[in-house]
Amino acid sequence: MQAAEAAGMIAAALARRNVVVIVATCTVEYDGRARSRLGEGDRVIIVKSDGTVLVHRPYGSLPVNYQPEGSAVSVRAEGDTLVITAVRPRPSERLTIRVRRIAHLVVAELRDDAEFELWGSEDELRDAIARNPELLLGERLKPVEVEAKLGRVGFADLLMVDEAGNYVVVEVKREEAGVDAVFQLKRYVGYVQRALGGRVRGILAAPSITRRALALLSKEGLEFRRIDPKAAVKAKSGLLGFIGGDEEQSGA
Amino acid sequence: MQAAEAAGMIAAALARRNVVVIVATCTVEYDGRARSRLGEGDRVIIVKSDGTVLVHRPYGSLPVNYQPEGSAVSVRAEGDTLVITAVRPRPSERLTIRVRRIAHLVVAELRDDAEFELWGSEDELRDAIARNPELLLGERLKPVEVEAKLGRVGFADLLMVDEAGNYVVVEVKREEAGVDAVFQLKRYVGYVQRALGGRVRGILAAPSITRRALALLSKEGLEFRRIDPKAAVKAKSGLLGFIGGDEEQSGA
DNA sequence: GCGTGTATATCGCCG
DNA sequence: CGGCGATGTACACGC
Repeated sequence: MQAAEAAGMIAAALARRNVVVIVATCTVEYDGRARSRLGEGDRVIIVKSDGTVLVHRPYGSLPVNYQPEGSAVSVRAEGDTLVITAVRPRPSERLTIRVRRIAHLVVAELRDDAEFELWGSEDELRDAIARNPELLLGERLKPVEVEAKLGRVGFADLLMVDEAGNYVVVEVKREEAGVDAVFQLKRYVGYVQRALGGRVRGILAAPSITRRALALLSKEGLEFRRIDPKAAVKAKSGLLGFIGGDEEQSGA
Repeated sequence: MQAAEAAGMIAAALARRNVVVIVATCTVEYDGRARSRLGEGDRVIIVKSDGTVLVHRPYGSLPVNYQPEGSAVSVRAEGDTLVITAVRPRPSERLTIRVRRIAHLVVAELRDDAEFELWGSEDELRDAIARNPELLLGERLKPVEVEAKLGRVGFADLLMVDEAGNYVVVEVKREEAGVDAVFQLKRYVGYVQRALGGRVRGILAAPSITRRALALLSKEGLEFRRIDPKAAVKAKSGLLGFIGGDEEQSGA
């Protein structure tokens, strides 16, 4: 296929808000936040009508080069070469794809209004703990605030009060907690101590914790509570079940 | 196209280590670290021979669902439906794509041995500073260690010694530094002070710094040095130029 | 494989 | 739009 003809097809497709998929031999250059150059090779190129451009090599899950949503995409022929450029102003960056040979050119109008549902995020885990601290933390705690702003230090996932009346800062991690999570919790506990006074406890709630993080946690007088994310989701489903939440299949 | 026929083509293509691109109406389910469900809609599906699977909606730069390199991909027909599953053991997770209608099916053998070159990463910036601290930090510093392991606290980008003989911890950010970078630097300086004693300085080297981070930095007695990433890259090119580095075009 | 940190991270939320 | 934290983050490197 002639480069000029391809350029016309692609421009028209994008104008109709269609998606373009190209399998082609190309080179790629990027200049912006950093700078990169990729020599000639065969790749899959996706251009979406929202300005997203992706260049995929035959291996790896991440695109080797890309330009996110909102880029201005233009297509032109330079002799036998098809040149696709995607530019965005802030941050100022430019992606240039030079296509020598097109193996496949697919234009498609995609209709996709389906909702994407995700369970098991950190937000869900946090809310589940707030609703049922006894089940998930093994202790009767009274929620004071979710995403409590702690001055310039940051946000505590949960601020609660224990049965003795002490403030308890809870830092939730959806996956294994590392040293960073401990430092984060330490900062928050320190802030609450200075701001509200009295004894302040810190709980790190996560499915697991690295050895180093646990050692550091103990040294700092902070506590770890093992959380099962599945249990948390179930706890939520259980609650919602009574007020009309969707029934979840519990299959293996 | 019949689902069974498509399944055969795809399986054969993957066996030949080809890449498969499908534009299709499908539903997607994921179960693993979290759990997700995506109703019926039109998407672009990429299956690479290394086990990478990507599902792209018509908008957005990230795949709505995916499975990274190393997944076991299997394809089968269930009546009129083509079912693609990608499973990996650790972490245990499974992606299931159910294809109702195939608009395009592309199989391609991609040859791509080109090198990907990237300039302006944080590693490059760090090494450039280590090689030329006077030019980039405006001060005569002697490098002691790159990526210096600081016990359980983490790694300092650079550990150096100033002309007065004080240790200097340098934290490098290739973009604007936020409060987190300051806390990180504070931790490192504290550790070096305890471990090696004496006065220990901390320098945050970045193109810019947020207002909050600067306030915190000053309060902690730490220092900020503005770094121009382009200058750092140039410093490197300059050095390499003499020993045979590639000539870079300086076009606008 | 675990632990740690970067990324042209991207994305969403909130002031 | 800046600032900040989460992500099914993925990925590379060191131990």
